[in-house]
Amino acid sequence: MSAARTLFAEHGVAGVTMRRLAKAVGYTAPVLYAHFVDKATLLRELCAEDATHLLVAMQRAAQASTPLAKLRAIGYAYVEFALAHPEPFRLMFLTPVPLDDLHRISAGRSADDPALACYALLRAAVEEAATAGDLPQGKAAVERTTQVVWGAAHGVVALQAILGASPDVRWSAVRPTARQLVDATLDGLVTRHRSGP
Amino acid sequence: MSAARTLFAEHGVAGVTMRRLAKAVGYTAPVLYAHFVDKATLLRELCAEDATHLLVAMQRAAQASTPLAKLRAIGYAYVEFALAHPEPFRLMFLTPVPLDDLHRISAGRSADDPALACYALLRAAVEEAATAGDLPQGKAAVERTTQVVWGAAHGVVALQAILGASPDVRWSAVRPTARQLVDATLDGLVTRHRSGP
DNA sequence: TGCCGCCTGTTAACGCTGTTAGGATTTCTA
DNA sequence: TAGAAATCCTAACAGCGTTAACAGGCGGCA
Repeated sequence: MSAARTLFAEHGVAGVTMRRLAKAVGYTAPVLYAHFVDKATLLRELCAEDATHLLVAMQRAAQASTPLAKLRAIGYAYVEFALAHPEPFRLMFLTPVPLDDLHRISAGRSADDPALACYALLRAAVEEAATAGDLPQGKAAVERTTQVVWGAAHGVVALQAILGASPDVRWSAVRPTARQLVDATLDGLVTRHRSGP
Repeated sequence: MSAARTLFAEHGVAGVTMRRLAKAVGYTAPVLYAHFVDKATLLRELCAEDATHLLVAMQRAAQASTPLAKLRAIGYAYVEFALAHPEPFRLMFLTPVPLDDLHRISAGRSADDPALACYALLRAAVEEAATAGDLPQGKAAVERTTQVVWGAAHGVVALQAILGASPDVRWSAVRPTARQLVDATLDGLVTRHRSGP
């Protein structure tokens, strides 16, 4: 699996075939199917590992003092993860999953799945900020605000991951741009809530 | 090409093979290669057409009165495009382009390429808001703010397009959530600029 | 010691993909 | 009407993910 990770990081997911991966570890392709039922499941196991990394980074970020600082730190952690591990990031958040697999995945997921834990952690931080009076309260509002914040952390790094290599756009430095989106969104959410209807 | 568009919209890009597409138009696969050098170029031509649609929507949005209203309307137009044409949206903004193709694409692009025009239109709107005193001025700042706004419009719809079918997240309604991200970001950018250092 | 069965890894194959070469058939032109 | 050109199809190639069938070395057991 570590070989798979390095190969994927180097050549991209599409550029790594089962035969190539097998040769890289000194075997032939069919032996891989004794360990992983699928190429898709292999990818998903890698995703789960990487999701754990993202989770610990977000947990560390969640130790900030104030609720808003927590949210900002979590958003920054998401950005850092995307920049530090671009290929896992693509796998997790940029690759469409076939519909048939989705329910199988969801069925085989336990409650402490790292990907779900990431979302739960972010939502908890939003909820904390809501009860502190910084963001709108209520179950639906918290859920929506969670997705807005997630989208804010996601937007710039996702664009860069897909189109960042295009020479037709004068790309700014990614990290400050992505952080600016997080900052501006949080600011906007808070001020709109405080001065809102 | 219209057959290709409907097929892609129905079965997704990966689910449409050249043979299937050929059969759908009453021919066999090799005939397609007389009209399109590649499957990738066929996709790119479709992308260009769809980019034109996005461009006219953004141009219509840019007729709003105030600079900030323009920006918000453009962001909304981007969101609407993503919701109304999910498969073209995936093709344009969610599918990684192999590095080798990028320079060939960039070389074959004229200055009035619709995709570039979309970016230019957004940047012009940002610049207008900057000269109006709503956003930071300067070439680099305008470029960065453009990408922040783009990321704000992109974030939520991109997440939804990739993970929206997952039953593990209690997804809120997409349109209001995406719009909220646009609104909050613009608000945050403006207030941070006005009360900034 | 000799044999049996399992485990491991291989080779060969299937059906699929994008893509290309070559031939047949039809249509246009002189 | 004869040749040229355009059009389309069949067949094939190389590669993909994946599976089936087979070879070889290892253990346990009489």
